Amino acid sequence: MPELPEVETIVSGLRPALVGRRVLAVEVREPRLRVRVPAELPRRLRGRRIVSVERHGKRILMALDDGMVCVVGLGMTGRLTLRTGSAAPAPYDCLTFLLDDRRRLVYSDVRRFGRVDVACGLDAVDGDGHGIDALSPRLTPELLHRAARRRHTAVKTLLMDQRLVAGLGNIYANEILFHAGIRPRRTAHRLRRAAWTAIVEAMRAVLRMAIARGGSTIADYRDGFGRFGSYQELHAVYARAGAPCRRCGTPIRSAVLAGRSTFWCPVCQR
DNA sequence: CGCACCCCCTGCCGGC
DNA sequence: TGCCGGCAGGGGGTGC
Repeated sequence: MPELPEVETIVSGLRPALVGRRVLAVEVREPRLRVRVPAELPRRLRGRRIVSVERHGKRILMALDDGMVCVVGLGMTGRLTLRTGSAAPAPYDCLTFLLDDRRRLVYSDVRRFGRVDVACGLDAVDGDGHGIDALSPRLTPELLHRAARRRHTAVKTLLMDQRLVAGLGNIYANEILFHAGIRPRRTAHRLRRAAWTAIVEAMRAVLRMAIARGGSTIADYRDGFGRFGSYQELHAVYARAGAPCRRCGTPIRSAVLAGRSTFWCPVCQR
């Protein structure tokens, strides 16, 4: 579910409420996520103060005052929300972080594809196989062009490879390629420099606009306070198969590529 | 190396 | 109305 814009919305919303707070306790009600919640996680976090809340790609990184980092990946249906008061746990609540201001940070996840982990510092998180964040200034057309030379794969598949670019999922890969005017199936290593420039420009524009709209709510997504996003109203191609292209009116086409639903305008994208 | 295909899991929607 | 197949924003594994 959540891609970079949704995770950014969650992180920027929660950051002011979390930084400086101490974790009094962690309750694990459901450890059976995609990767089982480590048994030692509660005692690793207990008593620690949260010193920063950052995002890398689709992952949420909460740094603690002893140098450890709590890493949260939301999978398809994960939510990280702040709750006030002493309401009973909801059906899909998996973990609850009790904070020193009596509020609770709750990780809930219907499908349990998410992941909550502890790592030894931000450096360890950075160097664990995830690539450059999609909104990093270090992500340049030159870098993508060079990386693509060795990759005999579709440009959309390349963009969704978290080892190269971190943060893009199926919605935004589709949307970015529409705005760049490039068909998803184009072979990555055959794209010219100008195409990569268009992709990087579209990436920044689409992600920034989506963040400004609080992300895309298709079904499950909510931000750190339970609010919807609205960027889905501006989707040009995602889930619009057969509908008229917003730019030229041609019906949007769809196909399955690398196992993911793929959408494009046959006229606007070449 | 790339990818088709399978899995993890639950909910929802459309078709019959 | 009710059941069933297909599909969903992610990610990881296998075998061809």
